[in-house]
Amino acid sequence: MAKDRKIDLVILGLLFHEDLTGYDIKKRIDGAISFFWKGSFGSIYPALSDMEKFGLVEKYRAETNGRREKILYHITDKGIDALKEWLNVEQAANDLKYETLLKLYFGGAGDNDTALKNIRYFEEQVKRDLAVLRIYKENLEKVLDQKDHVYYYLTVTFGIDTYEAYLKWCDRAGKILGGVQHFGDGADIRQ
Amino acid sequence: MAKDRKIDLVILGLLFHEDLTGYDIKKRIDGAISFFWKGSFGSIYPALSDMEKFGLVEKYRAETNGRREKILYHITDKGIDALKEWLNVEQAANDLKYETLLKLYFGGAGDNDTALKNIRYFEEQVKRDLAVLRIYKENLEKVLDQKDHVYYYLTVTFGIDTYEAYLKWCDRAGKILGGVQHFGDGADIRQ
DNA sequence: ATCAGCATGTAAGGCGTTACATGATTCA
DNA sequence: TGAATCATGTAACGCCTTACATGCTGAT
Repeated sequence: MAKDRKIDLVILGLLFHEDLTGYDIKKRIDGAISFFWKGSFGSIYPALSDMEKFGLVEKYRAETNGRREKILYHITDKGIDALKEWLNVEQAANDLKYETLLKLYFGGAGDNDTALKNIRYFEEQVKRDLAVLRIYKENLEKVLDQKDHVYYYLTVTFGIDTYEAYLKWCDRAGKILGGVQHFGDGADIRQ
Repeated sequence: MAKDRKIDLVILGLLFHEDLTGYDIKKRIDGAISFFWKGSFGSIYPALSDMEKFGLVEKYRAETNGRREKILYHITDKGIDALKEWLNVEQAANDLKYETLLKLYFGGAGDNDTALKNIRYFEEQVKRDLAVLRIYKENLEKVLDQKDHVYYYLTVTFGIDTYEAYLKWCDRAGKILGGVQHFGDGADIRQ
């Protein structure tokens, strides 16, 4: 398996539960996973191909009842071992790139309204995403008796908790920047 | 300027305030910015070189009082325009890769203790980072009368607010997964 | 004397995205 | 009939990291 290609682990994790096509994998990634990891066809298909060569997955053609042929992938024992080995490594790269914060940090190069506008835009995005996450949460709460669903539930609540924190921050940030604009000088914004 | 190379904007943002060497830029990025953006020498030096060709920055040699020569970069008017143009684009790519959540999502492939251990490792990291952010915050509160410091302050409070949300989540997640004895001591989330 | 930090770069290579290319099926 | 979705890939290219290469300066 490629040394640092995390998409491999995403695929193995998904295949651990069921056999899937490359297209299916893309759809799964675009669901709840997309809040903390992304993947494109251009990375999925080559990864599947490489992993087959390494013996981590096996491919087979689905029964075609007159329909178009699909290529399904199945995780091998070696693939399961690789997945578990990864889970057992404590080290995890949480790599965050917030362009919104970058723009805010350098906000002094523009005017106050621009910074406010960028926060509002971020806030709208977060609200939309939060609504989706809440629907995921509601659906998962109905099926929490199944073991894996607890893990899914926890990732969704992570998203909800952090997004709610984002919204509170947006509110306060908006007031602080609004205040600066209103009162001109450095009003005391200490908490 | 390269189409999607965000390091260019980080550099322009930093140069907007003062002339810096490539080495200085790296140090700045490794400070408060590193919580939401990263950069290596291998990306900084080529970016400076390219931007000079495009006329966004100008380089000059610092006065050498017998010391080793430094190459300082200065932002041009064209560079300032590029920076402002970027600030005025609402669209911002917030690209998050949480390997911790990926491991948790696929936790069903391992055992419960592994998932708990991974959350605990994440928690320790967050606590360390949070301590650093709180120091930044305290220092910024002393100098909030300067315009730019409000922007720095807001990015730091963003980090603190979300990290505090992370810790609360870690606590609840630990309890749900059954690690009460390990997580019961309570995260430090004083406000 | 040696080690950490200052300082500037290059090279190799990996990872990933976007766009392209193709074609079947399903539904309005 | 046309659009959306299903389905599988390849190609070009860009961004970035890691490691390498080099050498000075200041402190202990």
